[in-house]
Amino acid sequence: MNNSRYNPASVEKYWYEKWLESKCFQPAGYTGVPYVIVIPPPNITGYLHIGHALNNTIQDILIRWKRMQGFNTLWVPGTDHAGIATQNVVEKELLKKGLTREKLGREKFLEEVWKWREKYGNRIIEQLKRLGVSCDWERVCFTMDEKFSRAVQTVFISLYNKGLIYRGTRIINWCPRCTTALSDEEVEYKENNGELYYLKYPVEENGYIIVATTRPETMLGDTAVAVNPKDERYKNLFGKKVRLPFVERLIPIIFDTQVEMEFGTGAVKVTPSHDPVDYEIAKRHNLDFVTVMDEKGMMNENAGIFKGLDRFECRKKIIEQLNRLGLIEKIEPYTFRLGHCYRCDTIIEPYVSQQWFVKMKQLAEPAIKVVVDGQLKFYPERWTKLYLHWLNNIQDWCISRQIWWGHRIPIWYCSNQGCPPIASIQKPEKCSCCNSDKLRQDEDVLDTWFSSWLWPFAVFGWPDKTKDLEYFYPTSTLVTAQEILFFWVARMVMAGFEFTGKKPFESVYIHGTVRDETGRKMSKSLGNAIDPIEIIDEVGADALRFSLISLTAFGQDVFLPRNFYHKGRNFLNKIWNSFRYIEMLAERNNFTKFRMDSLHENSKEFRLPEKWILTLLNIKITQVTQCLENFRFNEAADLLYEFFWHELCDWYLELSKKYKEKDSYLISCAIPVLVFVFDRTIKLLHPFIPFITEEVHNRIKKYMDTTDTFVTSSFWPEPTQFLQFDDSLEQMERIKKIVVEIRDIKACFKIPFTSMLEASYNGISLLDCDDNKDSVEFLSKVKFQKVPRVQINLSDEIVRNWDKGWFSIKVKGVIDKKAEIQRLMTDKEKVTRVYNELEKKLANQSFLSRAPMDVIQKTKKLRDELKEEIFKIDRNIKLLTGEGI
RNA sequence: GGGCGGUUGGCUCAGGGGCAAGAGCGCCUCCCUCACACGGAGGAGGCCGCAGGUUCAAAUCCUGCACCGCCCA
Repeated sequence: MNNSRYNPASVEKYWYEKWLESKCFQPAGYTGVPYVIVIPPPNITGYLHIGHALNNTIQDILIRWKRMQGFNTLWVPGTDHAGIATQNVVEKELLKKGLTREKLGREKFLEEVWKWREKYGNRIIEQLKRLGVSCDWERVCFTMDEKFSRAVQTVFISLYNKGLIYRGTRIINWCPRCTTALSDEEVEYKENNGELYYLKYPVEENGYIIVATTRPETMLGDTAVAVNPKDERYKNLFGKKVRLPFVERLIPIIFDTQVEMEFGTGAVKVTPSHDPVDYEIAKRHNLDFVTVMDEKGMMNENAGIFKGLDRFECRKKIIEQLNRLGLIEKIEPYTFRLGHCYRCDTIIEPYVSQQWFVKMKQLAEPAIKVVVDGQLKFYPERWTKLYLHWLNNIQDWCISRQIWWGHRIPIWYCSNQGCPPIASIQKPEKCSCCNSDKLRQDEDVLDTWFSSWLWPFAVFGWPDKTKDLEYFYPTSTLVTAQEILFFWVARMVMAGFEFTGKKPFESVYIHGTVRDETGRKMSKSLGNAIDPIEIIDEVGADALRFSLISLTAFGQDVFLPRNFYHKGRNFLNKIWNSFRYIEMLAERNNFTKFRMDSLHENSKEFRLPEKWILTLLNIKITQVTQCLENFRFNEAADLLYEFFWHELCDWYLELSKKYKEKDSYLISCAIPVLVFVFDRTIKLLHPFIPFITEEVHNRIKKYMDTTDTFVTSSFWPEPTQFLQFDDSLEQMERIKKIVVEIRDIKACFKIPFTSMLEASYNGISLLDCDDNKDSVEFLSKVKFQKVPRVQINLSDEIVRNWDKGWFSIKVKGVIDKKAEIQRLMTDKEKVTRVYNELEKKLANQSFLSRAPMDVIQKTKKLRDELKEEIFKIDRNIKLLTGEGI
């Protein structure tokens, strides 16, 4: 069996079960400093999509990182009952059986919904587990749980008693398909290529007035024609009336400053019951309200001969009829924005009805203040502006929904019309006013967001004063997408202050939206969605997580190419195989284990590579930690990727291959350092790729003196002072540089990298140190001999000036001198260009007087290096042209 | 109409005053070297959207413009 490929499936399954068994994801009582996240609860109807994957991976990175840092961490999971969406799904299911909710009745229908939720409501939770997220599953919460319902009702009653909730007749956004009211936030506006119809309305006595409209079918509900009082064109029509076609109603021509003179003809029809602007005009002018549609968007009895038609069907018919009557002036193509239901995409109908509202102004105040004062921060910061703008212009919130699935409004009406409504969680025994026991509950349920906004404290048992609430609330960080900033985030802040007196979280990280490679939002209906579960099946959750994080910059939208997950997959394979190598190396050398104190002791003997990789590790630990503190996840991931692959594996691990078996330095120093650096890096990687790091850590820990049982419950690395050797960085870079140069020469002469070549040198100090020379020789596959310069034979040797001396490689076969010279010339040209720029800069008096010292120093140093390089290239060319050294 | 984001190698994106401009994928050359071909070594490829300005110094800051995307009217 070939185990050179990492096989994630069994590993991921195994460790997730272990973690759960060991209760790794649960907080340790109520001591220590808590770090708490509440999940943005996904809909119970939902499937895990790539956006969830990103959102939850980020949360998991934070929580695992903080857990390793020693915080008492808690990540509360849960789901949202998603009133409209769930009701839609269940109704669709019922329809297959020929049933409707009306046929079933409210009670039976709700039973069906609960049955559905029992069956499918945990689907997304199970999918989240496959992502590897470390939620405390024993605290999983649902917005329709009995306890949660109590919180919702308590809140309603509290706001009602304070006068912050009221019932009123308003024009609201109505979805004729879902047959319910929606809040302003639940309407999505989209560009629509429609028509602008110019209709001729007969003016009483004589002539016409032409009005422009996008919705001719609503003319049946017109109760006025309005023009701007400043509009000279219509001055003479003051006090006149218009006879409305079809319904033959006489309606006044009114003057209102809100009418835009530039729109259409400057005259507009006023349909108070079907347009929010007209609604306002009508209230100012005391106009009649005529509703011409029913709750399903069908024309009603006020529509006369059009009764029973669908609103769009009616539009066609009306245009036909108007045409026949010669009442259409013209029809122009017209682009405008149309509201759509965010749940079912149906075009919204502005509709006058009685609804419940929350007065928001007062609630918004502390939510504004906390952000203005910098007590609650958004990352990236730019979202604060948007947040504040919305709160500063906040409108009352329509919270009643004419559906059945949800929290029923805890208001009771007495059969006796004169009695005031009673707010109560339980059904009151009798009316407090007339003592009647004939009480009936409000039919409506509450907006789903009216429960979600309580999420950060309701999950801890509020309104009860629980220990959880006291210890874990306020939470630490909220991680969410920009789409629900208003829906959810802003409202949670308001609810937090109103009901607990505290902000619900310290900071909000808003990540970007995942889009496909053409920039479209991913969605099932577009068919462009990438299914994360499919990717997990194929390459594992770690690969998905790592790829996703690496590709997602701080708060930036991400466009995913189809094969985006290869980056993570390949990286995991690299990790897996480097582990296999280390294990093999240890076994082959009968390596048992090392202790930290012996590492400390042996550090006096460390050679350059050990010093270098340890120093680099210290630097990376600091950098990665800093990135995480600033929510710079992709930078942290890329930093680790680069370090692990291109420093640790490409150089340090390669160097470990130079030792003979049982070499004493290998056993006392090189292997311990390799194991140490590998394991520390694995720890740093754990929040990003939890499964493979757990697997590999557990396999490698036998070579260390450790008490860790899991990485996930181990510690977050910190820089080790006694393993820091600052000089080693530059020295190692010099070794790498000469190695690359030799490899380059080999590649240019098409000499297989593995073939060992003879080489000589003089005057290169780093090669005078045996260990460094061994390293260079091993990595570039040449054998060096220190010789006096006389021995160079130009016909089969490539010579390079280097450092204060030179080296030469004996190549097999004939050297193509011309090509080699050409290469050097190109090189020289490039270097000279840069050199000249620097010279110019350094000749500039104002640069020297104004630039900071270190910049000048750096520039000078670089200039000198380039000068040296040019000099050497020149001499190398001369060597080839036979002009001697 | 207002606000926000984007425009950097063929593709997806990093970098947000001082880099000889980076990564992954793709491409070219060589290599199945006993950890890894989901790999190794080397390489080609970019006047950092356009025009001005600030600065000793601009991909990076400012102004204007163009195009793309999102949000709010």
